[in-house]
Amino acid sequence: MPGNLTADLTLDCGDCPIRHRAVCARCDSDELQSLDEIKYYRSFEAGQSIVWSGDRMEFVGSVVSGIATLTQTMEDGRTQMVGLLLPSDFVGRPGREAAAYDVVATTDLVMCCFRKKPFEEMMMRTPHIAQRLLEMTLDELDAAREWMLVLGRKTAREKIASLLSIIARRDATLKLSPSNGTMVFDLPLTREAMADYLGLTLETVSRQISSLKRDGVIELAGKRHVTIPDFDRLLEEAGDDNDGGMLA
Amino acid sequence: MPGNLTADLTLDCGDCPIRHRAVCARCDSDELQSLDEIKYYRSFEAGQSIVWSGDRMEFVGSVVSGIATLTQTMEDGRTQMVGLLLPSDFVGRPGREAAAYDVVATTDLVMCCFRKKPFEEMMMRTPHIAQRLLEMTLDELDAAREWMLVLGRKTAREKIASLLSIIARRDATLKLSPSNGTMVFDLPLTREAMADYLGLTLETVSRQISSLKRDGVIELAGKRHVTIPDFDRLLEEAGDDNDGGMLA
DNA sequence: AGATAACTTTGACCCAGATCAATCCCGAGA
DNA sequence: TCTCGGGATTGATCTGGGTCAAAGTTATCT
Repeated sequence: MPGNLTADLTLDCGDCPIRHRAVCARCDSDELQSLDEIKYYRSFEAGQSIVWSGDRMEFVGSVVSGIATLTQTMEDGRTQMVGLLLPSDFVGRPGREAAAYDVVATTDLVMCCFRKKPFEEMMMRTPHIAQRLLEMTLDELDAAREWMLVLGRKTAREKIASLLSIIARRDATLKLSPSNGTMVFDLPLTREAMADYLGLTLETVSRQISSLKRDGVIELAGKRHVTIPDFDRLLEEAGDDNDGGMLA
Repeated sequence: MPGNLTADLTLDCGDCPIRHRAVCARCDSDELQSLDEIKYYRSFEAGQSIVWSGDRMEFVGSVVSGIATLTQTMEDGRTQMVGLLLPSDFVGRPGREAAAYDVVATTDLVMCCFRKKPFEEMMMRTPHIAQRLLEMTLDELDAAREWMLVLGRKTAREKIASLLSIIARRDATLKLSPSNGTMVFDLPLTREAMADYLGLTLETVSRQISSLKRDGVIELAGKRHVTIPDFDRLLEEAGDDNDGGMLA
């Protein structure tokens, strides 16, 4: 099992191309084995819904590639994104019957799924997996609460900067970022999706991105390819001033 | 152990005046015993800080009486409340060293505390306690995400109605509500605290409360004593239209 | 009872972000 | 290459909620 910076949070899972952050590294090979037996892959196309809020959810699993979002919708159509799922993120609630949110693939997506029942049984038999899931859920709770501050108190410009810093930070964890300090990545979200995450309209998102670009905080090539010349500057714009360490 | 509607989520704990929702009812008396050995009570005055964000937190526990809040603050003083802790709510993170938020008693408060280390050890020995904590944390995560919708997409009036419905619902679970359908309770928060929870200013909170009162959605006796003549009406105003089932 | 201070309400005005409405851009397909 | 269509941008205008300011209300303390 090759070590890396998240080694203690992850588990190589058979021939799975990603390391599941869901499950802890102390798992021995028997547990690995039983994980392998209940797992399968599913692919989704960009825009495809994975589950609807209220649906029975028969699996849990990790995102292998692509991006998915968790959203809530009011009767009149107002929507709020409540989570962004990037590769290695865990999806689903052991112990819950129904999905609480709409889960949608925003890009082409591959998931590594575990059938829920057997996964739950394994969790019962393997106390430190429940403990690891508790830890992960606490992380998600922190991320959600951090996001409450963004939604409740930050300006549109700060909101955009916060979102960019999260994506940049997260992206940098996956692909190593160029060493001169600049960060480069592709925005995985449309302006509309960003607006739904930030509690804004897509027009405001567009205007603020233009403004950040004008001010040299970010550079844009095409609509999606972003360069951050100075990450600390971005954090300042986000009102975080050092950490900004949210993220699901 | 007297049964009540939350029996399967709670545990009578020695001479403790509340039932801890933290720990599951399947605990046998040995576990009860070990809980008793590591527990102690602490009182806090209204306005007193319980822990500051970043401080070492040496206990976990339940609120016995009174109200506490979790808040985050930006350098420039903007604050966002991210959690409201009512009697029987659990406080603290097994497995976490430092507090992530400021925890403040907004009324006089009594907590039943367990020293963190021994509690964590008991959690290790008792798998279904970790599972129960996971379940609770998932509930909190749902509540936080529900609140993201409130913060990101609801109008000021809807925000106030949402908060009132949460408090009313929660209060009704504790003291049984009068059977004619009206609900009566005392607001446990100042206008400013409500504003911090809702991402508003205290002036806007005051105006919207006056407006809801003018429209007969709520009745006020003094500044704090609230009567809800028609709870469904309140839920409509909150934009929830049936459920509104958030809450920490 | 009177006084002080903390909380609340209400008013007047302003502005960040929403809304409505054109374009504009760029990638996919013929 | 042209054309089509779904983002994305930009402009003009409007408005919900913020800001600043002045009373009004309790509650507590002496």
